[in-house]
Amino acid sequence: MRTHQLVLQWIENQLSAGELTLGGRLPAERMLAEQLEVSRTSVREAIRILEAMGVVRAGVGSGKDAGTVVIADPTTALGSALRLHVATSHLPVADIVETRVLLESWAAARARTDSPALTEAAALLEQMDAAVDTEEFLGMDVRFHLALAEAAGNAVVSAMMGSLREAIQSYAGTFTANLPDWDATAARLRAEHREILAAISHNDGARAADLVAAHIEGYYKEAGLAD
Amino acid sequence: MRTHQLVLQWIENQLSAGELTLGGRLPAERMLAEQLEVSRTSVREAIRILEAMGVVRAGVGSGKDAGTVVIADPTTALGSALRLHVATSHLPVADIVETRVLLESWAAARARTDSPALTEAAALLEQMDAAVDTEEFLGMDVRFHLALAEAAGNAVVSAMMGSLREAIQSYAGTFTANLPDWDATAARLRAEHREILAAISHNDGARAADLVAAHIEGYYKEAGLAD
DNA sequence: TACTTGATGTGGTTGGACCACATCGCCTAA
DNA sequence: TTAGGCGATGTGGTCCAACCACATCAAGTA
Repeated sequence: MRTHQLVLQWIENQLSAGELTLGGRLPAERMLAEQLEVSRTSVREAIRILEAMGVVRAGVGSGKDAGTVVIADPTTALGSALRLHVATSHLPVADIVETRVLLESWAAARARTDSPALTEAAALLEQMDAAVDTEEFLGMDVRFHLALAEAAGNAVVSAMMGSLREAIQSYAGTFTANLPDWDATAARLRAEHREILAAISHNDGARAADLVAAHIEGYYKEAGLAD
Repeated sequence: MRTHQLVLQWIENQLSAGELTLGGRLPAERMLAEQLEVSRTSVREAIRILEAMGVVRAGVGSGKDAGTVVIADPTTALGSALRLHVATSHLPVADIVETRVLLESWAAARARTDSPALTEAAALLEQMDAAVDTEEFLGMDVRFHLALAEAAGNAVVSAMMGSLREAIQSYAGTFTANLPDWDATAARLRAEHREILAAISHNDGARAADLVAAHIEGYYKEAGLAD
């Protein structure tokens, strides 16, 4: 067992036991090192991993944002992992897209009408009508789809959805560049978003799922993603 | 930009550019530090993260297993991340199980009959008949379900499946302890496995998906998982 | 030829030092 | 008394130099 893993295990135990909770603070690196009788380097390596996993956030200085505090951001962890493995060509982009369709259509079929996330999605729809900048539109599109996923009420699916999106975000520019007519595409996307929301509102989960699948697959097909 | 992130970025670029490929070796830590004009500490922090992400494996000594080599193990990365967030109570176990049902039934519906993974699954079925030890049975059960997922031919889904399994592995003992009659349960699981494989062989994807969903949900329900 | 033994190179770990930063509280001057 | 400044304190961020354990390889030796 390497030293930093010992530190990792100690922290994970603290989390499991509820002695470290969301928003809580880890002991200062120097204190933790002394307490566990390891070097500060090893403590830092463990914290670096937890940071990459979206479990903690390290901040310098004093007071409010200082110290190493516990957060809960599973999305970045999964996103970074997926992105790195896409970089090694071990995870095909087509598989990412396929998985996204799978998760998102499931979420659409299962979305609860009374979910606050759904209200947020509807609000985003209005904002997207006013958006003129392509990048601004895409940013809201991301949030719209994430809100849709959240409406299903499954935290794991939401996190995975977000991470899939993040993993191929660097390709977004390439995709839009391949589109023959962005304005036309944007108009179509808006219309499809409305249809999806309408289907969910009418409790027609099956139709919502089909619409979402067609929505996503249609976009990537138009953008020329080889599959 | 923190120093270790610079190192991380450099390595990720090397991966994307194909200058570092699977099985390839990173420069030695001291060399890399000198080359990028950073301290060895920062290089090590970056490598620690990549290691946690399942992108590299570090080995001491000389020769074959020595040095830091590029691997491709997305499962452990996702698994660790999920496990940690389960520890913080931010990801409910019920959501993990639900996601597993979702992914695995999709995979069953989409499994290709000619997949080598399916052959492996069939072979595991035979071995499970001979297994007497509970732990041994469970180990093969994990591999059976992973083989099923691989038969669908989507690397992302396979990785996620494996990670979900890993994230709740520590609960496996609790689940089996809750079962009233392990032998009866094991017999049922074996029979259900056979049905699932049969459905796939007959190209009845829809039935296979239903069977898988009932198989998993039935097990956790019997084991008393609150949902 | 077979075996020992040292050289070499790898990651693993440690302690100490210094920096940048943000806050808190004392002290000074108005 | 009050307002401002300014140093003390504690945080993570970075770097350096040294040493360890380990695995291999090559030279030397019996």
